[in-house]
Amino acid sequence: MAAKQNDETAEGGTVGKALSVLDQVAAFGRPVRFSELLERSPFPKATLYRFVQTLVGQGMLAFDAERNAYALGVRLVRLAHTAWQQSSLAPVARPHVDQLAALAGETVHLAQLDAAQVLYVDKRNAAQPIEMYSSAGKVGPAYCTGVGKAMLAFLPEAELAPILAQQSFHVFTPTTLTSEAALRSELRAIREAGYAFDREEHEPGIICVAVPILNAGARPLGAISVTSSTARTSLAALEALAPDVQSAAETIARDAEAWRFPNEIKSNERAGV
Amino acid sequence: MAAKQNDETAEGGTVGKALSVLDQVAAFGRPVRFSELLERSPFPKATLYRFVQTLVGQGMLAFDAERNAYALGVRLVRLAHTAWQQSSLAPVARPHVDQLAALAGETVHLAQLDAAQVLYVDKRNAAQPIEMYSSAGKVGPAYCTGVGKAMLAFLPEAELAPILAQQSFHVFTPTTLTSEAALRSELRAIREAGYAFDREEHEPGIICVAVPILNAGARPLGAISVTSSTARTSLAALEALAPDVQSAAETIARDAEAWRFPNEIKSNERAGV
DNA sequence: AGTTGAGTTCCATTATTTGAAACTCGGTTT
DNA sequence: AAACCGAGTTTCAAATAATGGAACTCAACT
Repeated sequence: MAAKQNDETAEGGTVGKALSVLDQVAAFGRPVRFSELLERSPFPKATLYRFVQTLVGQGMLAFDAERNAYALGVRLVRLAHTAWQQSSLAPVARPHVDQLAALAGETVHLAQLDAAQVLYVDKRNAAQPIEMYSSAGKVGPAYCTGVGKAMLAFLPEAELAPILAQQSFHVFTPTTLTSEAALRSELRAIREAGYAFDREEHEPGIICVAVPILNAGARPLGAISVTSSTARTSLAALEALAPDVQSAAETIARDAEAWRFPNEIKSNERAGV
Repeated sequence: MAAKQNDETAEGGTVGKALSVLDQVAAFGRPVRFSELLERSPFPKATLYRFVQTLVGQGMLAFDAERNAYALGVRLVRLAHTAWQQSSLAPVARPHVDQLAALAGETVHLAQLDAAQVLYVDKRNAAQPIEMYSSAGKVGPAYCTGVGKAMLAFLPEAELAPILAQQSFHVFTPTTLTSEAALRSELRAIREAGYAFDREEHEPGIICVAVPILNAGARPLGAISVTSSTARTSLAALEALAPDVQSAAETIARDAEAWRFPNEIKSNERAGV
């Protein structure tokens, strides 16, 4: 129950600074030269240099000698494989995601909340062979996506408030919600209905129904959605799928609970309230 | 061309030590208690504690309060998404992997070398909807897999030697190569033929043909393979597919080269001034 | 030969990390 | 009820690692 709040999310520690370099490299999205990194870095040359050396030595960055540029290292891919398996719903949810995709004949997304953003952890496109890693790992805004709103709607106020404060409310389309107040009233409606829509709020022409995946304590673990386009279908037609999405979400939640205990703290269960 | 060799792969730096904790958590493959970590850790309690705190603060580890256990954090999934895109062949290779899978009607693997191991970065199963993340990120031994041997065969001696020294030569099946000498002679044959077989060397009943993906300088960037089982086909039948695998590998190599330059150091007129 | 700039190393200073020990806080034992 | 226990947390002086200004290397240009 430690009420411990480590605010210094990135300060003070050498480790944090080094990791921030990783983010920087990631931000470029391509192999990057030392000097390019240096320009945008708060660190002096020698310091940045040592960080980069360390990270390369650690396999977190890869140095391409031909181009002499740095890219994210494969150790990350390896770690992420484990991370994805152990701290995401995806492995548990897969069969249900498959089933829902087949049933709906539309794209299905599985997402979780990462800080104030939506992190897509799986995706299934009924039509064509998948394209997974390309979307697993992607992040999106929470305030204007179906899955994002579905999760926010079921978050306790104490956690919701700081997250809402971090939303950009950038206007992507005419229907994007542009204020915390508007979003809050939308969340109320979602809580009531049990499912959320994306009414072309993020991308024009793209609509979806999303349902939160709630654990036994009604805490949102993630969300699942069926996405389509206005060209192919309507919100009303998607709404008809809501019960299917909900039943998928419930099954996933059940499986997720079941999954937690087998390979778990086998020793005594503390009184745990 | 810095001849710099940072041998101290994990020593001395705080960053390295902290990252080693990440690996430890990953090794458990499940959420882990502080005390479990401590038992197997070379660090004293207070030190480990601070590492874990730092990593949680950084989003590299996630703390599950209910279970009070630590798991790998989602920041890794995010970073890995970028890593996969920017430092793996997978995005470039995808269409060709698809095509080869369809043509062969068998499972296709795309792998790269990560230190002395094989890292699978993509997989396509012609028959049924894929199961990708489950394999992207997986690692395997280099000395007894088709893709591994295909890559090793085209590595310059200077790089090959240290890698061979790190192979375990663990005996998985009766056909597993069990010595560096045996492997070296196999590699010679592969270099000559241009493709490698896996003759049930890693798993009984599993066979494959693999071809390295070579860049302009004949350096192996990765390898691609068609895998099947002895129940379904034979090595001879797989060998017949070798030309197709080779042409896929060549196309991928060509695309990879082309890909490198577009979104690259566009300001190479820096000298021009 | 001379200049430039990316990349690398040096090293005295400074700040962080270290870890033994003490403490906290539920729960358990006597 | 008091004492105990052990997982988890905090403290603080000593030890260690990080810092960054400046000097250096080396190749490509002028």
